[in-house]
Amino acid sequence: LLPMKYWLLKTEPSVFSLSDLRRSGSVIWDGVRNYQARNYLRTATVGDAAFVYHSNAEPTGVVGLARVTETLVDDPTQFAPESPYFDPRSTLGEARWQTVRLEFIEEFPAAVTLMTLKEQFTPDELMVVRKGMRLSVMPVNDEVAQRILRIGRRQS
DNA sequence: GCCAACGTTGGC
DNA sequence: GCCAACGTTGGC
Repeated sequence: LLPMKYWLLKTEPSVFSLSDLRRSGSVIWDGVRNYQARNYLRTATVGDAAFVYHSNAEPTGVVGLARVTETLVDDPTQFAPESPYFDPRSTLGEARWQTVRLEFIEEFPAAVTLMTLKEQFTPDELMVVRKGMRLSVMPVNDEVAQRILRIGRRQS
């Protein structure tokens, strides 16, 4: 079954990496505290595929693929006072931050680096190569996604 | 570690 | 509702 949509999700590997996802198998993608990113996450569908992108990393880039297995999950960290992602404005009845559950699919033989992405795609084709782009959740169109997959799966 | 480019906050 | 000040992101 083909994924319905593709996403790109940023993470700092020193906080949470694709290896961490592979180890745990499945996680709630917590900590997103930007409304535009959240709004994108709210439109995710079970079966969507997500490129995992390592930011603040060496190298930075897309390192693999995950799958959305659950949607509209209330991010539990918003209720946790000890969490850096705690949001006192959220209540159990009215949660502000929803996210998805992800499961590991694959790690690429080598990262598709930001440099490669910039060589291959214009900012119009792929949002992450836009200068100053800080959004941590972005849609990726199907054709671009297929090209990233081909580059990533190529042995290097 | 620097700093440009953001997003958010809060005084007014 | 404006917008200056501030905090954060993330490439380099």
